Amino acid sequence: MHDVSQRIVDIYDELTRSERRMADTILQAPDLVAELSATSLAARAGVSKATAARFFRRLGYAGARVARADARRSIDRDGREPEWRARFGTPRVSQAQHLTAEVQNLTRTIEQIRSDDLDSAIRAFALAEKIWVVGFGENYPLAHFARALLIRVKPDIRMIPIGGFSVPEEFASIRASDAVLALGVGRRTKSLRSVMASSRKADAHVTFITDQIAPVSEDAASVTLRCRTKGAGAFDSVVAPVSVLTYFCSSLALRIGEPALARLEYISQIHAEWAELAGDDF
Amino acid sequence: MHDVSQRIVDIYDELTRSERRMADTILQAPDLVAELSATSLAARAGVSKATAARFFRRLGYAGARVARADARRSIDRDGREPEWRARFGTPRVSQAQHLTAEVQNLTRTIEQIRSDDLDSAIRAFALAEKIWVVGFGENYPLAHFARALLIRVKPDIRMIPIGGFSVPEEFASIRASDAVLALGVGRRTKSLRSVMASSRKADAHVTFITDQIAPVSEDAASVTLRCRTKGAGAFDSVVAPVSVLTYFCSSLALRIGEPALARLEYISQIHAEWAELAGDDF
DNA sequence: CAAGAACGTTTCAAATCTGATCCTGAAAGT
DNA sequence: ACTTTCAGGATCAGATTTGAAACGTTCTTG
Repeated sequence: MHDVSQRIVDIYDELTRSERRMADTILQAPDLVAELSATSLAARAGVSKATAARFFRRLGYAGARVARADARRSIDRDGREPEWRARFGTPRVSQAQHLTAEVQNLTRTIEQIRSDDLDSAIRAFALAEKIWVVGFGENYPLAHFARALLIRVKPDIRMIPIGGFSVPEEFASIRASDAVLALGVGRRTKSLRSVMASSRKADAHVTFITDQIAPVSEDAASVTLRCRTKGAGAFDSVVAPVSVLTYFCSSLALRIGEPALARLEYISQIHAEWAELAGDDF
Repeated sequence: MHDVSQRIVDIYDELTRSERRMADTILQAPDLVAELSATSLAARAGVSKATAARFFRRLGYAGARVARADARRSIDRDGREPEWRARFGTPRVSQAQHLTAEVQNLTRTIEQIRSDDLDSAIRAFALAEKIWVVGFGENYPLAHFARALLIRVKPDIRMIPIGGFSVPEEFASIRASDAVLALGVGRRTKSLRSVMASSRKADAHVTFITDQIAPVSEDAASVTLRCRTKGAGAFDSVVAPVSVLTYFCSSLALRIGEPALARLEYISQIHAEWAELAGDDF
């Protein structure tokens, strides 16, 4: 069966308020389930231990002990369970099912984002001298997308990694006046962690976009935006991350105001001029 | 004060389960608040009328009537569409507005896609020898994303354009047994049209993903999938295209079946092996 | 205007949720 | 062996939630 975080996400909609408090604190740091007692988890979530006990039974475990044992096992084989394996059992996903899942992802994600988190991130990005967009592996397309939006609003957006250049050399020029957009949806790599750590060490602002399952290393990021990515089909969905990025960049543009507007118009004008020429692939 | 959706988002965490059911159904179609009665909204959400009444009072309205009146006013105000220039006047697009817009995009898009269109595209892609993913300019991130999904399912996925290579030379090897995924959301370039034309001339299957505004060049593509991309903020939304791509690739994976599964597991295995080494940026 | 329908509101009892308290058992210390 | 301690489980009473039904109100229709 699934691991603890997965079980929580599965039945999240059905949880009561106190149970949701439990669920949230656990999703923030799933590893704690293995370390802490159910009692202290309850304290952490601000609910009674009775609720905690019930909660674990609600997740389908025989009791809190069993849950903890399972959590430990999940951590041991940290190599993640291939969930898509199970999804191949189902014959087909209907368009309706897909739509429902996506809407849920969006709704849950955006509802749960704290606007003051977003505000502080936007402030940092608006003032930043340079912006670094970081996305390894499967996050690379997301990074590309984010950069495409940001470059319309601010002039100096750099991508990591980029075209075979060595990361540390590129990254050496990061300053405290910079802001970093770190993308860690799905498989998170050591390089991402390294870049984020270096960024913090350089006192740069770090906004981290990730999924609900990711453990939160307290001060790894200045702001963490969690997205729900449960897909109905064979793959997880990045719709929520994409949407959050869009909203973020859009808000950033509005926040910056006139300079961003001027920039957008300038770009539009260049497009118009070039359109008269033969090649227009840009 | 805020509009209905905004109020819901504001207190979402505090809602009880039934109230959340109400909240979810409303957030998925906020316009209905103005049209439908509180009673039918309750029915739609699967809760009692009493709950619906309480819910609106919970949102800060004097009663359901008042809420409905407010919803009507919100829609009237929303009627005139702000151009992206005008959007800079507004203080900020609320999370609720953004969410509403995104959900609308998704719903409209996916509902409207004909499943036999999709099926024929999937069939072509399943049988294709090589697959070409084409995305110029702002569609490049989308192309990257599509390729990332497809490469998990089939072995020979090629991207156009790629890293400074000349397009015609690369594209010369297209065959009738190939399939092309053409991405034309937003600004469409001449190069895209050229590539699509060449593809058709080579008798390859062409699936074209674009937005609603695109002109319908009848036989430019074998299958055309239209996405709604109207954004609430400064930028258009690619959530719908991303979602369609995800659904398409997911269905493709399920359609291919065992070989795709084997491939996915092989990839997962390689990931696991490499994870033990230092650098894991792939 | 009267009758009726649809709707929203209120009431109330049942269902559910939740925390305080108590109980059991295991582990560690004496 | 006895005590202590701590975690989990069970119980129960109080609080909250919830739907059914009764009750007004508004609107339509004849």
